[in-house]
Amino acid sequence: MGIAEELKQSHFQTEATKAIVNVIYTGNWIIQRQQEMFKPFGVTMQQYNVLRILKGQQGKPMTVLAITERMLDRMSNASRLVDKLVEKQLVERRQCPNDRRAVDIVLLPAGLSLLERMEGDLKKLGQKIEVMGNEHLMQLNELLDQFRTRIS
Amino acid sequence: MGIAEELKQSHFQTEATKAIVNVIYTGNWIIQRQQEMFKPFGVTMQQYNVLRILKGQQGKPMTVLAITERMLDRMSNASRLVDKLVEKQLVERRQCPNDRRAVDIVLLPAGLSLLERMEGDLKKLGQKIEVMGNEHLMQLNELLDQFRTRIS
DNA sequence: TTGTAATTAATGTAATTACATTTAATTTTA
DNA sequence: TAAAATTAAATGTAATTACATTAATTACAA
Repeated sequence: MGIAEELKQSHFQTEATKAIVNVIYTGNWIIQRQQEMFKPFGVTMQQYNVLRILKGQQGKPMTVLAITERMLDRMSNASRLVDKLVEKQLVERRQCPNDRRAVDIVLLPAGLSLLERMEGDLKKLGQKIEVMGNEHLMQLNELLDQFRTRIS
Repeated sequence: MGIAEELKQSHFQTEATKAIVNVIYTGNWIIQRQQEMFKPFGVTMQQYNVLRILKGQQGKPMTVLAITERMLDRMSNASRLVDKLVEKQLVERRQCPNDRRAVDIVLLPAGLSLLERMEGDLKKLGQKIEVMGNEHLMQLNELLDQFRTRIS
């Protein structure tokens, strides 16, 4: 279904405004699919993202600031996300040796194992989109990058 | 800047996962630009959207449910958004004549005039993207529609 | 050195969101 | 018709987000 029918809107003034609305709507849309998927695992999407970022470091600790720079949504306070993950014993806070202002966060084995358990479901989601074909996906990525570049 | 550099990530497993991340990131990204733009006018993006939906009805009232169906983010409780807009005297609640459960919402002249004052800034945002070219924008819209269709 | 600025993370808070429940009215159906 | 089911909107609440501020440490400049 096209974005116009989805929003029961007859038309858009320009293709550009349609694109803006479409990007926002599709973003919200996929976020909600992901949230649903994450729910049974007891983590929110933001919390999952912090875990995934930490996994990307292959066991090396990261400061809260470094995590923030890699987050999809930078407004959502890495410090408090880490709180939640510490509560769930998925990560650990450590004193950063070379800078006492900073705090190192490390992924615990429980966190890694949770990520692995989630991987299956996430792969399924990815596979559904792969049907679009690699060429189309590359085009989409290219156009989204352009979209941001034009505005900033 | 491509999505990988933006997130300081060296690579993505597949083009599909990259696309998922890119859609979410670009959605958040444009939302933040819009929020900034809306701030001087004293309304949030969600509140603005309700106003815009009402304007689309050309003066005709709409029930809260009808508004919800057209919202970009359906989770954000049209009832409370309307509360805020009533407080700001931009819209009015009315008893719906044919169904006393429903509540009609009408755009007040103050609401319409606010929309008109915002239009200039929004047009500027649209124009920046128009530089991409209509063909590319149509492609982007087409690909985003496909993206949603594949998953649902 | 010493005072000032900048950086890092945490915290306070008001507003918003997510989700469940409630209330009132309408529709269905037995 | 009367009872049950459904629908529309509002409300309660816990969690999250947005935004500002604070506290501690480090960097820098006079």
